[in-house]
Amino acid sequence: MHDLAAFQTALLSWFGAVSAAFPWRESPSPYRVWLSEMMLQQTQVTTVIPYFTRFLERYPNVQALAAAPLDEVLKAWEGLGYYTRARNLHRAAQMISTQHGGNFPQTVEALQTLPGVGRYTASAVASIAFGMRTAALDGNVIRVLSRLYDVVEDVSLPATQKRLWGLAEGLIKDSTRPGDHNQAMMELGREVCKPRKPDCLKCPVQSFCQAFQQGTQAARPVKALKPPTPHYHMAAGVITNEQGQVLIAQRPLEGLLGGLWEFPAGRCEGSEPPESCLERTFRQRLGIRVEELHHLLQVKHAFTHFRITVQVFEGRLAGGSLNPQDYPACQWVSWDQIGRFAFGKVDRKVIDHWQTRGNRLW
DNA sequence: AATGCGGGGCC
DNA sequence: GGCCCAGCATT
Repeated sequence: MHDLAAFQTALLSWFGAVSAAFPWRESPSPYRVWLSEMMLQQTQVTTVIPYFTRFLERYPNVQALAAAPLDEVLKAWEGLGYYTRARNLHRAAQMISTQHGGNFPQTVEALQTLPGVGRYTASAVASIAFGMRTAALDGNVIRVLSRLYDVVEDVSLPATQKRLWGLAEGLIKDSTRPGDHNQAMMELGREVCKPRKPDCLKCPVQSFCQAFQQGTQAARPVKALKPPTPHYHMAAGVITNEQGQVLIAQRPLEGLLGGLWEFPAGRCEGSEPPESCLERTFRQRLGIRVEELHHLLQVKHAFTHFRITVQVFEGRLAGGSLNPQDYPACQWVSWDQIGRFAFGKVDRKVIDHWQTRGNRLW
């Protein structure tokens, strides 16, 4: 950077003019900044805002969050995705309450000892809440830097990441407003230096941008191609017992949708028909037989690494004794109690469909 | 160094 | 349908 002070001035004056009023920017206490940063990991601002507001009403401080049952925190997180974040959030709140006397760790290194807090989140909290001069490198900033310095290397490579962290630290050097600097860099990436069709003509730091000078901005950042995502077929069952209760099961605490509840489901093997898949799933994983299966609806859903089409059936308990194998827990619940459990997107669609349509069985 | 982990918005 | 997103933890 040939004139660092001029770059910082241009960036901050632009930020001062356009910065939006996000809820976490009002009285940025460590708790509020940390909570917002945890939610904002891999998640867009507009998605986070309603969750952040609700969370803050329910858990106004770190002690309130630490004292809450995990199931309740997961329910508040329902729909936000990457549910390990919610578990880490809860664990970190308990660590802060019991081990740190209710105060947040005060350095980047100490912040990183909290579960779910890596280098980015630690630096964001330290700079925004504590005014410390430390760079925050996220997906937006990576894109901005890859254009500012016309980085030709694949930005997903560890060596390139290391270089990008160094470039980010270089830009924040001697800054008097590091929190605003980091937020300005991210906002620039979100609003101007966008993934597709960057608005270089309204960019406050256009004159500093090597990619703009070379005309290569559309080709930055350079990323490796991802392998195609597989498509799986599944079957899920809404099974009712004699009391009109429905069977739900809790997914393993580790892994995909960890700790969330679902209508028991299994993957169809080969060209296995969904009804057979469902009978097999309930027999093998829950120890029960099901009967009178009727197709209810089809749900499609895309995860990061694969996509699924789920055939959802309703049916009745026919016999056997409930004995969950892969599921840590399962339970018969009445429909008016089902809202207390946290589900993933697919099962929320099933519940919505069932409740709009009405229950045919009774 | 590579992989797994959600869901929404955009094109 | 693919890409992207205020990344982190695990192996």
